[in-house]
Amino acid sequence: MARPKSEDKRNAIMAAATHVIVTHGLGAPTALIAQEAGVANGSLFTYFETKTDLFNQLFLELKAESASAALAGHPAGTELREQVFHIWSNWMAWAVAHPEKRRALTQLVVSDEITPTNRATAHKKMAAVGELLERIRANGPLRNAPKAFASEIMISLAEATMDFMIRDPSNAKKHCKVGFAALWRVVA
Amino acid sequence: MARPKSEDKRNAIMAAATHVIVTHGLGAPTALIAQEAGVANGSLFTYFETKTDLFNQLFLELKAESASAALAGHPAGTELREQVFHIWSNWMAWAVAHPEKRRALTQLVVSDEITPTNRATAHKKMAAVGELLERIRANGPLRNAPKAFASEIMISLAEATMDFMIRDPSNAKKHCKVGFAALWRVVA
Amino acid sequence: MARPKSEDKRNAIMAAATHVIVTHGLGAPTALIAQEAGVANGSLFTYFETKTDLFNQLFLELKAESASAALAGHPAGTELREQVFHIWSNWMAWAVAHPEKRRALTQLVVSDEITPTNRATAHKKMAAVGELLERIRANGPLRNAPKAFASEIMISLAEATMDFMIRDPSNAKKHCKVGFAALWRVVA
Amino acid sequence: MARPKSEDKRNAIMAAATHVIVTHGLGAPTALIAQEAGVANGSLFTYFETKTDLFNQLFLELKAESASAALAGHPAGTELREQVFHIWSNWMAWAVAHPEKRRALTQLVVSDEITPTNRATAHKKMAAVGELLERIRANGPLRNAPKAFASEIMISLAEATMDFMIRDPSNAKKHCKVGFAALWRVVA
DNA sequence: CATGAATGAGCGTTCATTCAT
DNA sequence: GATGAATGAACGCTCATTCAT
Repeated sequence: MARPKSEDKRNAIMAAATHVIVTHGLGAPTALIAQEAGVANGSLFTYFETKTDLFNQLFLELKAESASAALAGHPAGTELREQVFHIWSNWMAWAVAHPEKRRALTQLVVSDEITPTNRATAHKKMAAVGELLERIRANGPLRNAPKAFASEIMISLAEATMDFMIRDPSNAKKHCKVGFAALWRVVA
Repeated sequence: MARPKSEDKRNAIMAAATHVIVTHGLGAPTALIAQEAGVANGSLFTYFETKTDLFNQLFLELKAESASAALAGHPAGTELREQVFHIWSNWMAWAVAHPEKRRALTQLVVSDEITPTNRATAHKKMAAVGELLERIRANGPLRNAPKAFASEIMISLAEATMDFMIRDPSNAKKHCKVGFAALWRVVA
Repeated sequence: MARPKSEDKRNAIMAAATHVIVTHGLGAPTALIAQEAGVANGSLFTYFETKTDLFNQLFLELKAESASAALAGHPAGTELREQVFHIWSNWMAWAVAHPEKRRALTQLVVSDEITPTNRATAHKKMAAVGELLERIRANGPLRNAPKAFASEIMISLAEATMDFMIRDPSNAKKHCKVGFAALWRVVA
Repeated sequence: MARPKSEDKRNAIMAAATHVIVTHGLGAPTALIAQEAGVANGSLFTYFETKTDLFNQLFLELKAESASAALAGHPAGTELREQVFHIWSNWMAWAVAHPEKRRALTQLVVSDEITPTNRATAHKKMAAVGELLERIRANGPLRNAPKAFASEIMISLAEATMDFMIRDPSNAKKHCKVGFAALWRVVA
């Protein structure tokens, strides 16, 4: 069970869960997820111990995916502002390219089924961003605010920006820049 | 009219729902809400046609309450920045004073049971704030951004600020100011 | 309680019950019956102890009414065949004139809520018919059949005849005669 | 196909429903039917989508069974009267042998849960009898009556006869003959 | 391991009846 | 007596999870 036969099937379930969460909410029956994944009802439970477990793993995976997308091709060593903008752009691009994943993630984040441990784990994937941001915060107008403030604000602004990019894709690039400028004004 | 529907009882159910949503999520049994409200199982349904109806009314009521708290004692005619800060402070104060209401509201906002109509109705309660903010946005760095951007950002920043105020109440006032300053840097 | 204030109200409930049984079946809520009768929910229970009681009384009343209609203007002393035909015609006329009452009665008859005692009581209202029929049976082809056979058959044929009269009212009179002729062939 | 749906279980539920309908009426809880069938509460719904569905299928099955019993060993080609008597006897025999099925059927027939489509389907199973009877009616005293009259009367008389046969089994054969003679007098 | 039937606790809602007004 | 809110047992049905095949 540590290594179930088919990684494909696991992925299919994850993908189906993503879609079903978006279309039916977190209360959707596991049977529907299984169906959408093309596996039997009970098979879902050979890959995930419980529904909660599935949701937690999905949460982790989506968080990891978005983090890795955000950090891809990171131009270490360049100016801070450029580094952060690079991350920001990547992140926005991922959200626009995978709107379902983003929406599922939004639901999962507010769910009370996701364990604190997993929230923390997910948080760590973004550690690099956090450190970067922290260096900026410490020298900017938020220097007296709590450490986590800057990153929480970044997430908030990012969510708002994503919404507008997805809602109005033809101006996505523009919104992306405007959002980033706003962020920079807040933290730097 | 024998034994009129009791406003008290309705309020008790609303309050119980608020608390139960926070402790058990939106999936909590109506029976639990009724119990917590001190009424019989079935009585809940003399006050609210369905569970969804209860949630929609609660959403509306909490939104209205928070809006009215935010707008209380509004210093019309003073400088814009002061006006907005007044609202911001009121809003933060309400959130800190009623953390359960705020958390329930957070859950309700993301629920797919709240009708678009009710979302719109709730939105209108905040119209005054929206107009104020719009006047600021139109002359600030977001002047080319979509109209709704400023208010969405305000909400995001507010949520982040509230979190920190509730988490660290002894510095609540400071966080409130820092959050507002951040907002002002973004929009003005 | 032996003599409730308003005979009118009692009648209204009876009438409403008749209508509601036809439109919603025996499972219809008492609240609906009360509403249709223009009385309050709980008032129904000052006139009838229970729903079952209401149904039993309605059963009795409808049976009595149909019996009294059937026996109205009975030409005692005339030829047997004429006497029976008179009853038969009256009965058919009542059914055609009060299709709702008849349909409600049909439902009540098969209900397991009607007590055997009340069934017997209702039966007695038709005693005169029974005796008449018995005199005919004893001398006809059913002379060796059980006593109740003739009357049960009469009821069966009557039901079938009524159906056709109501379904095809323009030929009601014809069907009435055909049905009676059939009855006469069976028993006499 | 792991553990295929068991025909046995389906039959057990059908049989239990038959029994429970007789003892508790159509309003009987599905839980009771399941219990009596020796299956879990929820299993009933893997075999039948809804309670109404169960009742419709039971109706169809009982009708089919009684029709097939009535038509078994049909002596086609012999005299009409003999053919009809054969059917009549078979039908009575089935009713006497399966009194519960017959009583359940009586309840189902009057239920407003049985769909018109299913009523029609059931009707077709008896089509052969209908045609036979029609040939008789067209040349007998009912020749001017509506087509359906003869079969409706046959059903009525059959019901009455069955009642007497079941109530007084020692004379069942005699009652059967008397009933048939009555039918024949009516239609032929 | 895959399958899907089996399980039964649990849920939202209804409704006959009671009772405060 | 009339009213209609209050009550809570009951019901049909769902669904996460288990387990026979």
